[in-house]
Amino acid sequence: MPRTLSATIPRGIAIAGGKVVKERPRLVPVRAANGKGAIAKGTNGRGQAARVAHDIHDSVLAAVMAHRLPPGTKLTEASLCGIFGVSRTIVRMALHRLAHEHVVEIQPNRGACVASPTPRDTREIFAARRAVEAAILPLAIERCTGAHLAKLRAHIRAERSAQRREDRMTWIRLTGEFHIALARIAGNPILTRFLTELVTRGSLIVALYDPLEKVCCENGEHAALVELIAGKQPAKALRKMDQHLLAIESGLKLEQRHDEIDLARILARS
Amino acid sequence: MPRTLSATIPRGIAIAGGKVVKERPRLVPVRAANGKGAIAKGTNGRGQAARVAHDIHDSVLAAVMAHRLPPGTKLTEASLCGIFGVSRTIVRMALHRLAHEHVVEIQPNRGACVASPTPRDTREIFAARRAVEAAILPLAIERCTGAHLAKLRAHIRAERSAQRREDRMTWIRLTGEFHIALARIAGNPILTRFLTELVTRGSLIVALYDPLEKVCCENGEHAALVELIAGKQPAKALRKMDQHLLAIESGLKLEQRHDEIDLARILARS
DNA sequence: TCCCCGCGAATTGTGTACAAGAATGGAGCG
DNA sequence: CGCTCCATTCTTGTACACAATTCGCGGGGA
Repeated sequence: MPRTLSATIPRGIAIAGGKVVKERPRLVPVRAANGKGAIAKGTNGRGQAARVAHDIHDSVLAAVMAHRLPPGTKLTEASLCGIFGVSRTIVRMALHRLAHEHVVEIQPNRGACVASPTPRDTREIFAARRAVEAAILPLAIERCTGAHLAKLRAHIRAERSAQRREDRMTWIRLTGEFHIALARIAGNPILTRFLTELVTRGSLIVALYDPLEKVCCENGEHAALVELIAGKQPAKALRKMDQHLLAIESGLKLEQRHDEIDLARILARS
Repeated sequence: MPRTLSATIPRGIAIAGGKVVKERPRLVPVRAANGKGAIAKGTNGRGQAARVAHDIHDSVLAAVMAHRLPPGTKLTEASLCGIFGVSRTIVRMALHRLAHEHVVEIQPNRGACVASPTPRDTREIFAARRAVEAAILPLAIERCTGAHLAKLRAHIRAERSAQRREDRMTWIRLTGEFHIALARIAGNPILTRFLTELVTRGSLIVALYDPLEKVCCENGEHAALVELIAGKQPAKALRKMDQHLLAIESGLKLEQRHDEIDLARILARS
């Protein structure tokens, strides 16, 4: 029940001690944290940090989409500094960017948490998503080539494989990325960006309100959608997509949050 | 032909000397810039700056929407610091936020400029906008009350008034805000945010590619739309809206940019 | 005359110091 | 035993120092 940031975020980076922070008394100067004494090896020492900011952003995003970082998790600046070996300046940039995308919430003087969408947010997010997906689908059908179809089918095979392997994190990530792949085919980067935000927030919603995480993508709905796209049937595809999204939304238990359920159980038992 | 930031941004704030910067040798410490020696008068000295960051963001946004800041204008950190009396930290936050909304472009080591949408961007922005407006309109019709209608009609009167007064800046701002007002009525903050970004960028496009700035909103199209909304006719309203947006887009001269035209004339004359 | 190089100035990038606000824990009181 | 208040500590907010990069310009060479 990770309510605070643990070692789940970085992919290849291990936290120094093993546990987490708490060892270092204050905040170790960045220069002493990595191997060499200087910031980097080359003459540059710039752009480097900016790239790390990008890394932090992407790592947190990936962790959120794979449900490795549950909603409400506190993201302390200092811990991210330690993990990624940069100063708070860079961490704050990444955090602010995530806040702008509504993936984390920053409360003044209180720091950043992974966002916890409310039921109201949920309705709004799904309404917006139906609108954006509806705009994307005809464009995607129009522009979809054989190569695109092959990729989509491969994607669905990967989804099924992850599902069979019971690799939950991969599967959840792939189901989200399927929709983003469609947006890419449609070829409008703006709509793609909008949808990416909505899908990411949708992942947070599933983490909060769908304890069983069955979602509904498992029923081969993605596969059916791809066949309608292959057959160039926009009207049917649109209906299918709307139905698919409504199915996901109606499968949620908005009346009680996942984390509150767990808390209630623990308290009832003791 | 303001290619660099002048005193056009802040509404009530005057630049110290009269001209612009260039006088102060380096960058005056913020603490010494205002009346007292401290940052503010009260015990707080916090949240204050955060609010200023919000101000900077809004001021630049308003200036862009009213065509007081044309595309390509350089926004130097130091000049904004001087105007708003905060440190670069705060200015950078505002600038990054504007960059995230694609209102300014930040090039590494080169600073921030007001964005200059390309013809390709233009097509994408209008395509996305048609999609978002199409999603908003039925919702707006459904939720529109008498009070909403009154406000919309008052808005249109304000538009006409500005047009008659030839108050170009106000008129341009109002035509954009009409669409945002519709989005607010629809009641989905996410779609409102998406549309706000698209309308703002649309304003940049008009500044670049519509030298005469006739746009097409002047033909009473907004008024016709409001009457269709009042009559609860979603299908007709949707058709009208699509036609309205296509008219704006097709009225643009994408083949030649406003600023380049001027440059060409100057060169031809000399 | 034109191009290229290099130097100085201006501007942005990043780390860090210090200050202000929130969280935590414990003492004192009811 | 619980509640409140205060002090300590942790965390975030903001300004600023210094580094690095880019820009502008003048001088030298072809």
